[in-house]
Amino acid sequence: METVERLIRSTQELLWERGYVGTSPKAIQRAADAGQGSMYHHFSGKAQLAKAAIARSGVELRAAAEEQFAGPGTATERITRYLERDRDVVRGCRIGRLTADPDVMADPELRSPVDETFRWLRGRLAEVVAEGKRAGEYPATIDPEQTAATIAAVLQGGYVLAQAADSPEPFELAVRGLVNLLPGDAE
Amino acid sequence: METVERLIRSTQELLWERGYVGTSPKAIQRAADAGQGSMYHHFSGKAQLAKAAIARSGVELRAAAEEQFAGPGTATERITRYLERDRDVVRGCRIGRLTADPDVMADPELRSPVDETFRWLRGRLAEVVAEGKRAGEYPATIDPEQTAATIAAVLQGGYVLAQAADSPEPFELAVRGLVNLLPGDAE
DNA sequence: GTCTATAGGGAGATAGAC
DNA sequence: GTCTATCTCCCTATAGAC
Repeated sequence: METVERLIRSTQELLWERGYVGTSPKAIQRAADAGQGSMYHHFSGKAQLAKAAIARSGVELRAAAEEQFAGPGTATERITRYLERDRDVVRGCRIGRLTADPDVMADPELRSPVDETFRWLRGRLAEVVAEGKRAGEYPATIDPEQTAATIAAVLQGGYVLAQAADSPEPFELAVRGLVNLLPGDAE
Repeated sequence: METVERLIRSTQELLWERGYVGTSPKAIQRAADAGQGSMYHHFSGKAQLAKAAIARSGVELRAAAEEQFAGPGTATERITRYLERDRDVVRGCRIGRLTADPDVMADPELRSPVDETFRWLRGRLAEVVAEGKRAGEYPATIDPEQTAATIAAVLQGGYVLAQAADSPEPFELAVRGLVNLLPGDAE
């Protein structure tokens, strides 16, 4: 793999594990097996490298989610598949954790891929919910944008609870609780 | 206010804003208007001070939540009051944000107050839901522990989405979406 | 209790050789 | 493209005076 690619992927991993403030250029170089000069040749510094890594993670998150949204089945079935997808729960969300990083939130260049990713996710979930309404699966009292935000929040909050407990259990409880509240639940 | 108290409160604030990794002893001293020697006289170091601050925040979070849980009304009414309570949404959750801090999660002394706080919250919410079941407000298909995890997750996830958007809107959408899904919704 | 001095180490980046 | 040397500043803590 080329150096640039190794640098970006290593930064994605470190950002996931330790966040922006907790990740040093030196640590990135070590993980990417690249020298100081090499890193600064390809990127202007930590911020630009982080921007590339965050953008990449955002693209990957969308692609992974779209796999479930675009599949067959009712709205609840597709949402449930998304929620119950295999996840490395105790590692948390690569994008969501950046929300706790003040240096990321303060820099528009770093924040916008985070913002965009969640905007897309909520929008896409709202479409699925709206399809469920049109199909008569959900009553008219269901608001797509509200419900979409609720679903995305259960995921992100489930990660938080799981990390606090150092166990996937709270995440799984939260997801099952939500699925159980959704109209048209299969069980 | 005494020095010890100022140190703890300043640490609580900084931990909330910048997390553990992003908070330096020097910043704490500045915020608390205390000298280097003063801080190290009262605390062995950053970790011990953080422990006191996190424990304090946990106690405060419980007390604030209990105000809504112990109030009058049906389960959904009390849960809704808790969810819709006035919050500094875009600042996020003081406890939840620590979940993204690897140095906090790695140290049992720092992690346990975080873990304990969320365990208490889920347990307390489960009690309220169970009361709702006994009162006939919720059907037998509702699982108290699952539903409690869902409610706590919507809050924590709502904070994440709000911080990403730099607006309380996603939080409010997520909360309204959840309330709308709960049985016995007043509206 | 609080102050100042000091210290080893890492963060983040620049410069110029190869 | 990559390497090594160098630089400034801050992190976290210790030591000992007052």
